[in-house]
Amino acid sequence: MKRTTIKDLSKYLSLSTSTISRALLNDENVHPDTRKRVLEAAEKFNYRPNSTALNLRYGKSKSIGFVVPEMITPFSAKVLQGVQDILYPLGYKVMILQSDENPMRERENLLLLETFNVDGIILNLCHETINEGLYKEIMQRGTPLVFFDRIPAKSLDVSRVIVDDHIKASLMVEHLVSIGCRRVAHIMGPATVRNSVERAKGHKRILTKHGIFDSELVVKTGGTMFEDGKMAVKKLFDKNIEFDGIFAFTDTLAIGAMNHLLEAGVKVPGEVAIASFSGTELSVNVFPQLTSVEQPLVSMGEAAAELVLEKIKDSNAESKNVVLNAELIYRASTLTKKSST
Amino acid sequence: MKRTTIKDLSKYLSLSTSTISRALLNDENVHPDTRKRVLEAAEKFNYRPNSTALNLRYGKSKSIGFVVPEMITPFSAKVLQGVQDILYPLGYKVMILQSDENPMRERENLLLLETFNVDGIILNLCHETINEGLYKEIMQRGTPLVFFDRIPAKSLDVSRVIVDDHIKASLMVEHLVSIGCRRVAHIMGPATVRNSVERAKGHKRILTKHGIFDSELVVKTGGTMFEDGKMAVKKLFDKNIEFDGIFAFTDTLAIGAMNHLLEAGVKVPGEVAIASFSGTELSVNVFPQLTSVEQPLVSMGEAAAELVLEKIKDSNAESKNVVLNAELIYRASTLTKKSST
DNA sequence: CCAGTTTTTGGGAACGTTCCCATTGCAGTA
DNA sequence: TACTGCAATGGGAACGTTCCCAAAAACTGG
Repeated sequence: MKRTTIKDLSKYLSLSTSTISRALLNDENVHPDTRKRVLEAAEKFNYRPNSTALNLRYGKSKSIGFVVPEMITPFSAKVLQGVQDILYPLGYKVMILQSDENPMRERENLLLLETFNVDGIILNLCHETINEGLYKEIMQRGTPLVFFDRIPAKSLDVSRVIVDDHIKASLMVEHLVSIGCRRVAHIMGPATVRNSVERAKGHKRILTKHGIFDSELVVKTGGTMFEDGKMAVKKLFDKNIEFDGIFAFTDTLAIGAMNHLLEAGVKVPGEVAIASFSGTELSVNVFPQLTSVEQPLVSMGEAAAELVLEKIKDSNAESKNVVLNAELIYRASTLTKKSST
Repeated sequence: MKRTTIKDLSKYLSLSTSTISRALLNDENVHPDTRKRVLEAAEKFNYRPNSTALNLRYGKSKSIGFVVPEMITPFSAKVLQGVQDILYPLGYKVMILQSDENPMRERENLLLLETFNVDGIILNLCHETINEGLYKEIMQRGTPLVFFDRIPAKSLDVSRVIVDDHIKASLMVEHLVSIGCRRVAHIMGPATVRNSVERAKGHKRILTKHGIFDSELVVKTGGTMFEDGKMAVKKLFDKNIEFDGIFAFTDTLAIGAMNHLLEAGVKVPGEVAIASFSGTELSVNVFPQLTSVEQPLVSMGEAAAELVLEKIKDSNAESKNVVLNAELIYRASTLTKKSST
């Protein structure tokens, strides 16, 4: 069941392929009657252009890669939605790869995308430094890279999309303090990404400001899955570290932590208030609902897509840093907390 | 920064493109020394074959489409993982499209994939009948379709991957009854997909067997998101329908329902036990953890990928129905329920 | 040393497009 | 009538491969 090609139409209509092509592309150097005949024949035989041939002709693959640490939580899915909203209407394919928070896997993914000839790559990295050399190489070979959420060091000349982690984290911790928390633990993300560090800084800064910072309150985690949140609380329990608030790197960590607290019979927010960064439906689909910094994830994807398109169009386009606004939304997990010490 | 092509190598080594190609493909009709020279040059100039050209040559796009109702919950993400595990190593690209539970959107997605020339499509449909004609057309035009989870009517000759919904649903409802539930509500999925109907049948059959079926216990929903689960419980409350157990179509519905119950101060599982179908991390990352039918989602994806590969290799390969086993896992949401009437 | 065989290499079409550069046909003008 | 100018069409290269077929080179053995 071979698909109809321009050649088929050319034979059928006794016209050259050039004319067919022109008619199909609405080139004006074609007699209206001819165009009509061509279009009718195309319709009749259900002609659709062969995108592979076009890609070869134009030297593009019309596809872009999307590399994320994981797709299990809705985070990447929401960003992806934004990316697709922009790219699909333009005829781009989007290829998704998961790195499982493993820099080696990320490396493989990037190389795979290169062999697939993608026109650009949108990337949420899983380790700030390990693959930096590779990013450079790939860009030198001509494939633009755009980062979102977790971005590489400033030294790398790439476009980035982020929210202001430090400020939003500060505001959130301030909120926890304002409702009466005096021992706000921080469940930190992987220390190998800038985000984690920024948010942790916010936490430290605010608590220090209030004279209530204690380094024991900062718990390091291996990843950002529910499990890691659970483990973090376990650690606090094991070390007998008191806490009446938790500020978590992500909603997944927060939820993992919260569930473990609830299982242990700890009241949330009565005994421990919880807040985190989010932007996904997770924050409202738990009980109690999570107070969080709502990142505009769809917009983040849209912005990243726009940036990569710019770079594809003009490989010398200058890199941009887009900082999106994120809103603090207060929900049940930080409500009805004792409002005085 | 043009990429090195075979022609470049051909010029550099004063060899014909044929010989270069042969050397690169490890064809044995090439002098070992020549091969060595070629490989070295290829290495030196970092030659990598142009996949677009290959695709054109071979008349394939080496890509397959993956169409799902949504990607917000981990369900599709897990299946996708299985799909990718099989397809990426073979050099296939996977293109993901979300239909938002909207048959029209699904239609557009399928047509888009066709224009992208995918070699095959793996599909989780969102309405059993509306697009059936389109499925047929697409297959007639030469693109194989493989369904998983939500499958079309038996009359359509396609490969399918599912679990035995009716049996597993029955077993789960039986479990709820066995722990003492007498009024087991069912939060049904969209009535337009076979799955929903099958699971609802299981629910009805078991309750009828025990003489405790009441059609009022069956709540219809518009979708399968958290919200829909919430709405379902609201409906039961509004209509003043008593219930001491819930069997939900999916974990998302169950969690939405559970959260609403908890917000209303209802004890889970003390006053209402909850169970559902799952297979994702959601079932263990809520409090209390959810008893559920754990579907082997990764395997489901792998199976679907294998099936589509079969069809790609041989367009006349006969269709297969793969039924995967799913395990019932009992967790806190159905524990410590009164064990006698 | 030559005919015959085998190994190694080269030429060029093909995949489906687009687009540059002719070529054709015809109307209008000198 | 002969020429110019323009509209409409056709020819064919190019994108980067593979692979069929032929040609050349390198071996055989008598």
